[in-house]
Amino acid sequence: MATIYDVSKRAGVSASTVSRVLNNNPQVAPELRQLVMDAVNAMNFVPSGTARSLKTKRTERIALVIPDINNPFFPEMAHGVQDACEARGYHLILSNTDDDPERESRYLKMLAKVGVDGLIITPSVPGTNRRAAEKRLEQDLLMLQVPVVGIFVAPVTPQADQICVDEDLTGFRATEHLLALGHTRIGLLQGEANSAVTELRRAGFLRALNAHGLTPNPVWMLNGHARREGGHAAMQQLLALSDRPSAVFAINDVMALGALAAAHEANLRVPEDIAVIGVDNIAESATSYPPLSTVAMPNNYDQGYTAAQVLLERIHAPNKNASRRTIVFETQLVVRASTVSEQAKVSSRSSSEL
Amino acid sequence: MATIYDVSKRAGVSASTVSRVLNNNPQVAPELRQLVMDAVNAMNFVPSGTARSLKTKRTERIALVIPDINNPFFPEMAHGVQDACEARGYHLILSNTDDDPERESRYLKMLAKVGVDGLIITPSVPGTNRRAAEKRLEQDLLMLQVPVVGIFVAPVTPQADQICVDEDLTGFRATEHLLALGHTRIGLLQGEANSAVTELRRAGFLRALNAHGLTPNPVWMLNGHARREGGHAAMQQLLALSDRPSAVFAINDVMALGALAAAHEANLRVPEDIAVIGVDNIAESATSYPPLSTVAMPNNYDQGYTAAQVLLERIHAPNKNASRRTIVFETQLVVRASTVSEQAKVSSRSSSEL
DNA sequence: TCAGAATCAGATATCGGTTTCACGAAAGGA
DNA sequence: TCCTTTCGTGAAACCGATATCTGATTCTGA
Repeated sequence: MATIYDVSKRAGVSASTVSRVLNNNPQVAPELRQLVMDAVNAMNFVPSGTARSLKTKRTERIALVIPDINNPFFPEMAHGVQDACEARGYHLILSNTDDDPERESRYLKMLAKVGVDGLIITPSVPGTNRRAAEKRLEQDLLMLQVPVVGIFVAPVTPQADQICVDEDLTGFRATEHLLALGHTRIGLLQGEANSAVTELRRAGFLRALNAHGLTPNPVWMLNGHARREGGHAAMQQLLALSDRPSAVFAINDVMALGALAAAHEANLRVPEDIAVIGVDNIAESATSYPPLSTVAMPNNYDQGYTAAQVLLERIHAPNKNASRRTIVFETQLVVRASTVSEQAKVSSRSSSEL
Repeated sequence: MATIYDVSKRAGVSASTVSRVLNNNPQVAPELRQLVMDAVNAMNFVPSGTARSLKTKRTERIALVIPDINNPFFPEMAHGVQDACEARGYHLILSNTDDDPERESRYLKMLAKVGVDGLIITPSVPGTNRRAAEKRLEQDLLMLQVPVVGIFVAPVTPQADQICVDEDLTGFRATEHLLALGHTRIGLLQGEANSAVTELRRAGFLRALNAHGLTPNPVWMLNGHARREGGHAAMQQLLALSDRPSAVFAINDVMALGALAAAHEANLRVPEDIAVIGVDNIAESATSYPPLSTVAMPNNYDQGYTAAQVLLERIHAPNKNASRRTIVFETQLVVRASTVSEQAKVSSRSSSEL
C-alpha cells in the first residue's frame, strides 16, 4: 500500500503538504494542490485510517450494542443508527449480546481495547441480580471513557444521554382501549418477571384499571418468555381457566401473535370470544389473522437515527459537561380487528414530540 | 489514558517487556511478568488497538456489507458472523446499503480508508445495468486488498470465497412439491426482474415443469417487489385473471405471506382454492394463517458463521494464493397447511452437506 | 525603502504500540 | 578454565499519518 510519503515523493512535495491537501487545508497553493491530487489519483492512494486515528485520537467509529439482533426492533433501529452515521462518515461496530450480561461485559472490554468514539446501547436483561448487573454495566461504560447513549427505559450511567419510550403510557393506552370497548375482565400476558419494560407497561395497565375503579385479578396476570411461544403458552394457561377474561393485553406483539394462535387452536373467535391487543406494531401484526390491535412504537428507525445524532453531537460537543439529555418518544394506539370486529377502525392518535 | 510507558515506568521495566507480557511472549521471567501484571491491573491499562494496528497491520476487524438489514435473513446471518468473529476476538463493522449500488460503492471506499482485515458481502441488486455494477463492485473489492467472502449466488471477484445456496434446486423442489400434489396450473410470483436469486429459482421452477412435460404460462409469471406488498399486489393481479392457476410458487416467504393476505381478501380458501408455497422458512411462516409451506433455507446463522470462519481462515492463511472455496448449502422442503389441507404433513428431507 | 505581517511549505516531533537488534549474564560444552 | 550458546532485557527504529515549529518569500504600509 502506498503511503503519504510515496505520494509526496511522486508529487515532489513534502508529506505535510500532501496531508494538507487531503484535509482541505486552505493554505496550499492551487498548483501544488493539483500536483498532489494527480499523484493521489495516479497511485490510488488511500490514507491509513489507523495512522490518522493514532495521531488525532478520533476513530470515526461508534459501537452499537444490542441484546437480540433477531428481534426486528433492533435491525430497524440499527438501520437508523447506520444512516445517521454514514451521513457523517462514521462507521458502525455491531455487537449482539444475546441478552447475556457476561457477553455484554466482554464486548465492552473488547471495545475499550479497539477504541470507539461513542456507544449506543440497549442493555441486556440480566437473568438474576439486576442491581449488580447494572452496577457492572455502569463500570464497564465508564471504563470506555466515551459518550454513551442508552436506548431503553432506564439511564445506563449518570452521564449517558437517553432515548426512551413512555412505556407506562403505552400500557395505559392499550388497557384504556380495552376498557373503552366495555371490557372489565382483562388479562395480562407479561414478559420475563425482571424485565423493566414489562414492569412499566404493567404499571400503565394497573393505572388504567385503577382509573376505572377496577381491581386487577392476579390469576389473569401471567409471566412468560417474551417470545411467540411464551405468548402461546401463557394464553393456553389463561384459556384453561374456568373463569377466563374477555380481553387480553400482551406485553408485545410477538406474544400477542402467539396468543392468537392459542385462541385459534381453542376454536375461539377473536375478538368476539376474546379480544387481544399487543404492543410494537411489528409488520406481521398488520397481516396476521385477524390483524392485531396494538400500540405502535414510535418508529424504531427514527429512534435509532436520533440516538446516533445525539451521540455524534455529544462527540463533537465543545463543552464536555453539558447536562445529559433525555428524549421521550410517544406511542400510538392502532386499532385493528383483534379488538374491534367491525372494520370501522377508530384510530386514536397522539402527537409524538421531540 | 495510560500508555504502555506509564505502565513500564510503574513496573520498573521497559516498554518492550510490558509489550511482551501483554502478548504472552514466553521470554519473560515470571517475577517480571507478575510485576507488569500488577501495574497493568493497578492502572486499569488497556492497550491502544490503534497503535497496535498501525504497527502490526492487523485491525482485527471485518466488515459485513448487506443490502437490507430489515429482511430477517440478514440479521440471522449477521448473528452467525458476529458469533464467529467474537470467538476469535474480531469486531464486526456493519454496513447496510439499502440495495443501492452507489451507497455500496461509497461504503467500500470508506472501508478501504478505515481499514478492515476482511469483508463478507451480499451485493446489492443493481437497478439497471447489471454488468457495469458488477464490474464496479469487483473494482471496489480489489481496491480493498483484503480477503472477501461472498454470500450470494454468483462469485463477486475471481479470488473471493463463496457461500451459496443451491437456488435452482430450491425452485425445483418447491415446484416439484406442487406437481406431486397434482397441480398442473402453477403461477410464479417473482421478485425484481434483474434479481439473480429470482432468476435461479425460476430456472428450477421451469426445469420442474419441463420434467413433467408441462409448458409454463407466461401470464402466470409475475414480477413484483420482493416484499410483502409486492406479493400482495402480484397475487391480486393473478386472482383477477379469469383463468387462474390452482397453485402459486412465491419466490420468497414474505411475498407468499402477502399472497396469502390477498387470497383471504378475495375470500379464497388456502389450499383448497389456491395452494401457496414460499421460500425461506422465516419464523412467521410457521404461524401464519394457514401455516406456509416453504423451502427452508439452510439456516442463515450457520451460513453466516461459516462465512466468517472461511474469511478468518483466509486472513490467517499462510499461503495467500490457495484457490477459492465455494461452499454450497442445500435447502429443504417444509410442508405445511398452505399446500396440504390435512395436517398429515409429509416432510421431504435432504441432507445438507458442507 | 525597509520593518513587520502574512502566507506557504518543509523539517521534525509525536501518537502508542511492536519488533529488531545488541548486549550482558548465565548456562553448557570441551 | 575458557569459549560458545542461550536467555532475558532494554534501546531504538518503525508503522503512517497529523500538528507544531521554523524559515523563506511575498505583501503591506509608514
